Amino acid sequence: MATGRTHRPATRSRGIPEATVARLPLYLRALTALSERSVPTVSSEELAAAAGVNSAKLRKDFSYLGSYGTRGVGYDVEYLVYQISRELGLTQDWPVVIVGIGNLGAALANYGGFASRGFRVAALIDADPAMAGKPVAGIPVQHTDDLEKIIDDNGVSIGVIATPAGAAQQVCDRLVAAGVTSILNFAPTVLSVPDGVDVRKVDLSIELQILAFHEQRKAGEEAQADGAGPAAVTREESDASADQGPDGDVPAVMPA
Amino acid sequence: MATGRTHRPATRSRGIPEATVARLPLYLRALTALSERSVPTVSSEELAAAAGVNSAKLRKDFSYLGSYGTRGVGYDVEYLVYQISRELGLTQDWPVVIVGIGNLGAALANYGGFASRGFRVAALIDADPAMAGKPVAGIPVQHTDDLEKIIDDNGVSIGVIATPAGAAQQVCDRLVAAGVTSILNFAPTVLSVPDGVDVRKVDLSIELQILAFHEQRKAGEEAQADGAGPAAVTREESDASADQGPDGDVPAVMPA
DNA sequence: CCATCTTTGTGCACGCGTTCACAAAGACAT
DNA sequence: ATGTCTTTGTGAACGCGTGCACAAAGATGG
Repeated sequence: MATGRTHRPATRSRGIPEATVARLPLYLRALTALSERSVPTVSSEELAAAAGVNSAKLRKDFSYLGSYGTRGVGYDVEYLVYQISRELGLTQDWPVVIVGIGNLGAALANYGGFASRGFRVAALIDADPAMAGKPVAGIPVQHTDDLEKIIDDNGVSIGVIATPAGAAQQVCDRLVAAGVTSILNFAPTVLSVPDGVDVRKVDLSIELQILAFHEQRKAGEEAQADGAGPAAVTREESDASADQGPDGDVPAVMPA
Repeated sequence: MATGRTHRPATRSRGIPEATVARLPLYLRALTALSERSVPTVSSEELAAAAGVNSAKLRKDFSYLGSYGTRGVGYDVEYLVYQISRELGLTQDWPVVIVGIGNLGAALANYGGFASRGFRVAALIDADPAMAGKPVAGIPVQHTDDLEKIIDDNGVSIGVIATPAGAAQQVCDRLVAAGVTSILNFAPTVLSVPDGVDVRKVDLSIELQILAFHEQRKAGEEAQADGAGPAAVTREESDASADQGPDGDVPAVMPA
């Protein structure tokens, strides 16, 4: 019953690498902040620092969008904000439905970052009849029975699943059947979807486990390399996997 | 995949590639489900399907941990659960603090997936004096003033930041100064940390923007291939497909 | 107009991650 | 024991992503 030989390049976004796409929102956020401070232009070096990436990487990322910079000067902030927004499709309205209004679903509904980026919570859906009609974040919760109609009436193409793991696949199937082609999944389950549907998942448990792994490793190295000369603790960008080569010395862990 | 993960040197942590570490929790979840159904052994093909990955990749991942399989038979489920748990450091207790008890922080505090994986919410911290003492998920919220003492008293090394963006860096600095070396950041900000500190970020806004990009692209291609297209350019996007993965857990996580 | 200085855009090399394909290893039947 | 069958473990090829290093482009000043 294996899935057929689904041949696909895995990653190929018609010119723009997936890794670049994933960073565009980061640049956009930094640029928006600059825009609010009325900064007219910014160099790749400055913007890269604000976004926490390498400047060469940033320039290469922008090169996929076109040549929007001016040599010797930098990038026009407003123009870049517009170009990235357009590229990401944020210049249009994206109605979104959230399915599963528990603690998490409610938190998502209350999230303010939606509207600011063109995302609009079109509806909240829950399987609990007792929730029906009850307003969450000013939006009345609707029952799962009406899922298909809600999707259709609002022209929703992006769905957020915040249900328990057991219900996720079923909800996913209904969303897809109703026309949703992009899903953000918060349930700790691997979703099975047909080709043409994008799924991104966010899983707290997994994130913590990854941190635990590194934490354990750090603890082990520290105990082993007790006495080695710690290197100077330099201020770096975010996410420092912070480890040296195998035979390299172990970096200092932290101040006591 | 949706984990906000800033690519880094990605140096192999003593043999195990970062990409493999990120998948171990996925395997563990699938294996736990099998274990609960009292399945004794599983082949790489079956397990890979359950985890939504390629079987060759799974075998290579396991090969980094050692040779735990039996040719012609497969892997012993219980043994593998133990080995992966140990490798991830889940056999020990990880006290965690959550800073910022708003909608999201509360949702995280209520998340049931903590204890089941060795993570224990040691304390909830918020800057609002009005929150102090108020119980959330059965745990009384404490004030930010006591952050350092809380970290120290509980031996906390993993911190979760669920504050507004503006407060995140400050909270982060205090956590790190107090001894925290792993941070899960839900605030939409680039955190600056010293070497030796791991930061993983989860950002709903970014995830949605990435989905919007693909959604827009799909819509565009569809419109173009609608009619006079010489070659019916079909999209080749989407993710792996697999099925099942009941965990009974409720999702958690989101941006702020 | 020319020289100099700044910053972009990118060719190139390198390393990680993925996947294929197959030999080796073990189970199982005869 | 021997042969067959299943499944692991991995060598090798390939592609993507990253970052260096530099030439080209444009601004700026004399």
